[in-house]
Amino acid sequence: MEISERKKLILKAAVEDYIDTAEPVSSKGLLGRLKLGVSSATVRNEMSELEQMGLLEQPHTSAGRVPTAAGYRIYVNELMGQNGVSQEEAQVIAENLQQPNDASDRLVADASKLTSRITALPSYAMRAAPGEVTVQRFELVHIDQHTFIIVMLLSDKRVENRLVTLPTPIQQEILVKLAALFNASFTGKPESDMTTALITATERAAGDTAGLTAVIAGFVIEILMQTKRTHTIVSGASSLLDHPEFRDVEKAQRVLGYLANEQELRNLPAPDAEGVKIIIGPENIAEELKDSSVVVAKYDAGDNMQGIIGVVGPTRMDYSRVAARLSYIAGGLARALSMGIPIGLEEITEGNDDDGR
Amino acid sequence: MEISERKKLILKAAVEDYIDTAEPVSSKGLLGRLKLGVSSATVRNEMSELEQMGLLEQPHTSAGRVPTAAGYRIYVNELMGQNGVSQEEAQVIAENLQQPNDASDRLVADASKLTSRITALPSYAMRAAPGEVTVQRFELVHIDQHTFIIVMLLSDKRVENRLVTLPTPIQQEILVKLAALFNASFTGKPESDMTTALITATERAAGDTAGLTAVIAGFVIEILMQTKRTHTIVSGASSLLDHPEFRDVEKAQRVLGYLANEQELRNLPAPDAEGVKIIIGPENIAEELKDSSVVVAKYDAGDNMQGIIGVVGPTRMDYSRVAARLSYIAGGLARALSMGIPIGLEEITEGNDDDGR
DNA sequence: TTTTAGCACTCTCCTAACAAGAGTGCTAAC
DNA sequence: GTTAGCACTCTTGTTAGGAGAGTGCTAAAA
Repeated sequence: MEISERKKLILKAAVEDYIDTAEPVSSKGLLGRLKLGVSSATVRNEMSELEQMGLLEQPHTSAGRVPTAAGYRIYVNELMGQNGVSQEEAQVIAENLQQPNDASDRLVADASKLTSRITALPSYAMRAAPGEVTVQRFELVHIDQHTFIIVMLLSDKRVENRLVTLPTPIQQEILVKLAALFNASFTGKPESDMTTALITATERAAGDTAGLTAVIAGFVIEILMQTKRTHTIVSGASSLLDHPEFRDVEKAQRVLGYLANEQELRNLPAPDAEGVKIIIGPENIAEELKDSSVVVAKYDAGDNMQGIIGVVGPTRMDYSRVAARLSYIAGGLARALSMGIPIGLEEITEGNDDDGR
Repeated sequence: MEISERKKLILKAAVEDYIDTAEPVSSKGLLGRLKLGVSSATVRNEMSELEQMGLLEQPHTSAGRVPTAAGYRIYVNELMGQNGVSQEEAQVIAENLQQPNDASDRLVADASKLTSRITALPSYAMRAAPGEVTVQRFELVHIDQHTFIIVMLLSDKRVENRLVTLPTPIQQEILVKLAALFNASFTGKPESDMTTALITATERAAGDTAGLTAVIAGFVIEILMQTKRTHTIVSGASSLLDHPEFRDVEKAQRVLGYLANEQELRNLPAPDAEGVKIIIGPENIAEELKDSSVVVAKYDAGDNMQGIIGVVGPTRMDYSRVAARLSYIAGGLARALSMGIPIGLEEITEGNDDDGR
């Protein structure tokens, strides 16, 4: 069905008015926002037709009208303007994300917190399940007779470590030898390939009878397993209560309960490409989110460092604003993650790369 | 003022009834719980006196009575029984905390989650501000021409690392040299001692003109600064809404807002000794918690690894239950943190230590 | 054909009034 | 010191009525 230009204007105005006020919008109330030279009766007729088309609805007969999910969908797809990010906001985002040389997990957590703060909505972030993480490099750092550190550089550029204390004394030489052997036999192999056979073979090669090889291999496998566990972060959950649609505790509880469940969160849809995905109310598969909306962006920093960051909020949400901020933050996060450039490097790189900034 | 034995029994029964039902308790309702052979009128008289003593109060003239903060305090100090931890709960706690060789931050986070789940209350945990963290050991792991890893063993037994990528090529030999120099000049020194003078001295000793020393020193200082930032974790905030006293969104918002603020959380009192500290309603300094209670336990795993773990909930809270669980979890956490014993070590240590278990 | 003015109609929201119910406080008897 | 009995108080839920906001429809105007 075709929607006339005027209907579009009215729908747009209705959605935006509702976003601002959280109150059903009346035909008269829209007159101020619309600059059409028509009366409220005309607007009323148009709204009535928009209702028949399923884009607006009335909470009850004699109330104003409220956008339906379909109405929001058309607004999001066709009517909403591109919202930019203000100078000040860009500043805040830059300050929060451009702490270089922070551990990547912390950066993602910070980005999530920041998103929540800027959008005033609960935010979630998770690293994409890495295809298959392998070890790129091993190192064993000898500390003392009983203690050493396992350091592993993973294929997604994360560095993992464990401090190990053993009751039996360990010579530095055997650690050096073992590290070399591990680098030879385990690098590039996924956790599933680290079979007992491989471990005992390595053990034999090391001439190790005390089982040290097996112990370290155990650690390695465990660390790799842990990295598989896609870690999910939720920030600012309580900001949900600031929005009038969640004054109803039952409703808030449903959504907050959903957010507290990592398992569930992982089932949320992700944007296919670089863009931002918007899921409006009943479009959500999860029952708990049927009257909430989700806006989610993808970040991709190469080297397998990718993931999603999103917010959950009422269907009455300033989609344009939220989407713009989310996409901006996702971009900043990707940049922060991919640059390994440390503090004070400017002095060194001076004259090396000339894109300034 | 002296409280008669019977008054104590009645106060105890009243508190426990209120904890169970969340409803003001009536004189008649207590008859079932009390096995005294007296009538409701007698109980009524006693309750009236307990009210005059400020231990009970009436929401309004013709309602039952509710314990006051002072009433809870006496209950907590004198009347409440020692609550144990059930077999099954001990099992769950053990399973969740005895994943050895997990990174310590993750262990604390898991303990907080677990606490929230078991108490059905929001839980927070934080590492105590370490007196002054110093570096115990440096290592620089050469990866390729442009990349290396900084590994630092800190005085509180945490291991920190950073992956560094530089545009200028780096020889392995210079890294080895630098690591030795760093170990010589920086170990045991707090971040505040790492002055420019020290750094340039080291730089000169290394014969380093490219400023690599300064770059690494920059990282080291930043990592030490970050470790100072006592990290706070809050889990299960939304479970607050499950309790009837927080059906009032305003009230829930206040407490949740408080919990979301790391700064504030750090001002919460901590238990002096190993025990559990209970802060009841108005005893809280923070305005937002004036009608909530806090139960908090300390964990101490030696080597500067200590901190607190607590819950926040309604003043009507099963203090005995919560305190028992909290103290049990804190103990388990301390044990998990202090043992560096890895998986599968039993085979090696066999016959080495004989405390069985 | 489209727009507009006018007006009846509907529904919510607020308030007041009222009855029912729960629990106490007090008094007088045990 | 304890108890039965009863009046009193306060909450809670229900009902009724009036005000207000906004629509839907009709008939006239553009």
